[in-house]
Amino acid sequence: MGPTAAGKSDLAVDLALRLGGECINADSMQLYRGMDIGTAKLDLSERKGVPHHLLDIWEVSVTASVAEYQKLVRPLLDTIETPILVGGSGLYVRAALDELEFPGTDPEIRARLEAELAERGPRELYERLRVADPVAAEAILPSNGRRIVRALEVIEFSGRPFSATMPSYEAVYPSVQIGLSVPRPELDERIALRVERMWAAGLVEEVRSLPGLREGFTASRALGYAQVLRFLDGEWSEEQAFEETVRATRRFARRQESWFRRDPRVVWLPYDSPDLIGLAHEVLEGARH
RNA sequence: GGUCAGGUAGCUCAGUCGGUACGAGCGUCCGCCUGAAAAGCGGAAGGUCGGCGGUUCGACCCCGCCCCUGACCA
Repeated sequence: MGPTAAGKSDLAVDLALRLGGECINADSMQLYRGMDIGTAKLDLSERKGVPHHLLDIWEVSVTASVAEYQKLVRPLLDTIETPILVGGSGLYVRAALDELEFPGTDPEIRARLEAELAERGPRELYERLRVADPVAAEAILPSNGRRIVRALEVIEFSGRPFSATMPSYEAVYPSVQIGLSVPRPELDERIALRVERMWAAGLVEEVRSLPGLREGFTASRALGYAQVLRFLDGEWSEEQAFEETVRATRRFARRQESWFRRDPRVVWLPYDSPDLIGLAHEVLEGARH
């Protein structure tokens, strides 16, 4: 794990080769078929023959879902001899490895609450949450419409309170977690370079030729894709879309860092260690004893 | 050389017809995160208001000189 552009995918492949393992994607956007350039998905040659799972399994038009992802990863973790989970979606990683139960969903209730949120704003819904579930309300900020809606949804169809705080780190699957760390200035530079390469590789074309992307609730908001769509709609210049993508990606990387930083289990390795695989291997060996 | 506009937070700019800078967006730093998580939300740190002098009880806002930037004129 680690921020974007740290080199996670490559290290995973190298480790898989070393250990005879298989890679499992834990990156929410790489699950989408057709989103290749903008998600920096490894192409076949870069995978060096290592089997990769959970790539290209969702249509761009479908809404992503952690709970769905959890149902898909767990069987893989159960059956693959040496699974190597790689990705930057913190919640997905936890959904895969840790004790995390998603209480379900009800599309109708959800739709109704979303509509109310759009119409009247979060404050009113928050007041309702305070009455229905004071504990959850305590943990959710009154301005966070998204979380308020979800909490109310769960409470309404389950009749039970909503767990608004993340549980402590209780692993369902024993694992060794390796994080790649990159000093900020270098990370920012790498991100800019990566976005430049994406543009050069034809990100704009990829977006233009992805039918259904606009309808995709999740996919249309992916980094790079959202910005290119605004360019294609004439709202932004291409230059602007590019700059915004870099900016947004940096912000995202910062969120990733703060998410993974909390997890005391993560062992951090400098992304540019001369013998990164060796170091990672040592961490694994060390964990065995 | 002259005229005009402008010099306020790291950046772009608001603002006070003289009485402690109300600032905003972006950036930076930090935190939260249970079915959109590449999403969503919050907090904090940053300013000798170009320089010097004057007027005034008091100036970032008034006056003078100087410096810098831009446009225009010559």
